[in-house]
Amino acid sequence: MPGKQQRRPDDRPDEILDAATRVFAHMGFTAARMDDVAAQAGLSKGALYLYFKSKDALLDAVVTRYSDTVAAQLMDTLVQRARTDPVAAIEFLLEQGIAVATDPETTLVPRLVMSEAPRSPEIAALYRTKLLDTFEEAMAFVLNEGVRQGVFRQVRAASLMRALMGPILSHVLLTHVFTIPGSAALSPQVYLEDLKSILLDGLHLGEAA
Amino acid sequence: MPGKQQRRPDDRPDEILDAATRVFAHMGFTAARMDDVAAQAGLSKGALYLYFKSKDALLDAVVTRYSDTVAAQLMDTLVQRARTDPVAAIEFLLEQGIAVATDPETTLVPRLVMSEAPRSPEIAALYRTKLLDTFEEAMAFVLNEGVRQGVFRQVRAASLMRALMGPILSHVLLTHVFTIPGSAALSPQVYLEDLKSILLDGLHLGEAA
DNA sequence: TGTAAATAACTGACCAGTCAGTTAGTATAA
DNA sequence: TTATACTAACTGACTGGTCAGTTATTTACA
Repeated sequence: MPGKQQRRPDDRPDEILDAATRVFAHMGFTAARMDDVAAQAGLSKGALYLYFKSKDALLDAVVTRYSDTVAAQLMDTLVQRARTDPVAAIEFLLEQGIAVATDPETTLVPRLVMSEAPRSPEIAALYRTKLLDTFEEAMAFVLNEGVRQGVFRQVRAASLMRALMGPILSHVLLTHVFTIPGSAALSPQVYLEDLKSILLDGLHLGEAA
Repeated sequence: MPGKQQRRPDDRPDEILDAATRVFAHMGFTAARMDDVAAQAGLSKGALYLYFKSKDALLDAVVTRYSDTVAAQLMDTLVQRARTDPVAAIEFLLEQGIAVATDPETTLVPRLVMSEAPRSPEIAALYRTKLLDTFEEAMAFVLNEGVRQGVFRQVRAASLMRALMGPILSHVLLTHVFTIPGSAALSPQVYLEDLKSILLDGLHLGEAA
């Protein structure tokens, strides 16, 4: 019944991390069993311990792989755009964030981290230093460019980060966690439009287009 | 060593819920033991089962008590304010949200729900229907008043809810979950000021004060 | 004294981590 | 080429400990 066993030591670590990401995010780290991860990865439980020395180490590796990848990718493009057009950089960030929110798979790790961080200072610190701090730096850069080029008002980077991340975070939560099966979801296009308008021009009735 | 045992059946349920809230939020629902909850409530484990029929039922009760209380309280004041001054209602909401974010105890249940909802559709639905839906209704009311009185532009209530809740949510997370012990926190006053300015007047350099 | 409230010892299911044994793949040599 | 010896990947049964829920017993108080 189980496919013939194979020996593919090079592919295993990533496959195990993929499996662990799904299983941990789905069932929660504590409730997830190593047998579940093994089954998902098409491996026996014992083999898991050839590649990762404990369940905790596996969680660590999942978060590290994700954080490093995303931090490198997203931040590069963000800084690059900000140099020529800070407004476009902000809009790009919102577009990406909302696009990502549409795909459940992509939000697996952030949701897992939000679940586990409260009881694991180690995971919280990992995510903070590897991803959030980098993100705040990038926001500071975009903001400074905008102010320098005369298109943004002066606010603190930490505030801007929260004001931008937050609405995307709440959208992810309402879309993937607090969804009621029957209810109509807020369309990404519509939300993006509203969000750009609120964040860039404000809620006040003004003279902007 | 243990204080003399007492029989106070009227006070127990609330005391147990208080204890469970703290313990669940701190350790996570799955990892928390019923013995921990009992100890925190100053009771034996067996006694817990006189008041709640299972661990799940206890979690349910924790979330229900919180949601009902907050939904009733906050929404009343919000709707009342919006009638006379919609801008003040929004500012009040942000002030309250940020004030609450300062006190770890008050954010215990929302953080617990965020942790458990991904793996418990039941809890997610409870929180959604008892609290989030009510909140969205209140936002729709505030918004309509603002538009009617000519102080707000027209956006969707669902979008506004996400744009307001989100920045508070991210502030709570960065303050209580992803804090690095040594690092300087963003002061509530400063953040509130920035946030009002971004959400009401927009990030764009405009003609507003 | 009677009974509801509370306790603490107990049970059974569950699971992380281990390890003795099995199998796939590779090197050696006839 | 094919038999033989060897190594490293992999398996799954097992163990020690944990914990939700139960129950026999004790305690508080009307």
